[in-house]
Amino acid sequence: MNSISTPDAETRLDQAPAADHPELRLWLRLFTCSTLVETTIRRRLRAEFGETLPRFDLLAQLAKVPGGLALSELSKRMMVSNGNLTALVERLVEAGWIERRTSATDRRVQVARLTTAGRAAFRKMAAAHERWIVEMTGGLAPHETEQLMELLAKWKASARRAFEGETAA
Amino acid sequence: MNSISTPDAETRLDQAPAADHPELRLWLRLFTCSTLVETTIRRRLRAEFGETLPRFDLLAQLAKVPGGLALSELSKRMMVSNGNLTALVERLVEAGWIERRTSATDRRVQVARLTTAGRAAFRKMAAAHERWIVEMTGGLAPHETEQLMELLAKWKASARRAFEGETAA
DNA sequence: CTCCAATCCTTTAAGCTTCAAACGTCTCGA
DNA sequence: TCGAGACGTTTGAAGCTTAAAGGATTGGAG
Repeated sequence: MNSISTPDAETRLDQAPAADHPELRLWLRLFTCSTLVETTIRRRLRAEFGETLPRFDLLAQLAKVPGGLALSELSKRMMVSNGNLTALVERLVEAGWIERRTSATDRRVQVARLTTAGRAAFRKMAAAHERWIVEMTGGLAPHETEQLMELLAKWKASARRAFEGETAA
Repeated sequence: MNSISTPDAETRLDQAPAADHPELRLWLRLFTCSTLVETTIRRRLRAEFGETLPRFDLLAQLAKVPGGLALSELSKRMMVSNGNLTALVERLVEAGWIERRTSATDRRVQVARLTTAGRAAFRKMAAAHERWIVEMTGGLAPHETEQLMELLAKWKASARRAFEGETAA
């Protein structure tokens, strides 16, 4: 099999002299959570549906917008680069799950939209996906979830400032 | 340039009917934070040091263990697959930043260790890296950081259960 | 001692990802 | 109206990532 085994990114710091900033430890912990959840979802998507996470993510975006989305809009929402989408969309078109058309009003724009088959396939995966997420968040009480939402909102704002300062420059 | 621009994964749900579980929203928010921080670090590492995040991560692991680490141990700590390491290590050896030797006691085992040059290079990057992290966590008060650490610890435990249930099966 | 399962690593194929450069299209002001 | 710049997408090169299969080595059960 040779997949990832018993990972623990925080081992890095937990065993370090602990001279590190609390912020660094916090980031490491967030990163561990994110990787753990993401890897699990990735594996289950593959095992149960033969799908990859990027493909699922793309379908999820389109599922919310019946009329479809321009590729650039899609790349913003998915937080991936434009160049990335070209091949991803290509493969999903081949699979028959989305269709791609040139916009009628702007010939630069490519609009991607779910097909009926794609919508059906997505619905099944989405239900499983939601169960998995709930399962992995099971250890948290509702008020803790609430608290986390707020704290992460602050962090997000702070991180976004740094992020955007980049693109602006 | 064509890089990621003004991303927002949560756009997905913020504009959705909000019929989704709170857990799903929480996961999306965590994922957004993680991506924002990670992408920023990745870009700055590239811009200021011509480095990639996986390479930095590998150096960081080795920097904590003077004697070096077996590749399998390294892959556990970095939470990546074994096959991944082979090429990564290869490139870092070429760069002269690490060295790889066969273990004296077990000829299956390859031990990777920082060179002097590697250690020096890493130190410079690590200092910058820590500054960046502190910058991006700047919006949080110390007691909020503390709170986040605890809540994320719970989540982590819960996610790890799901994750390990997988590998065990 | 002999074999066989477990362990460590590498290889391969397929796919994802980025950045940077190039191409076609559009918009707006001179 | 025509040209400059902005915009949307694609292409290309390099690297990362996984899962799966294969080779080498080890250590333990008979």
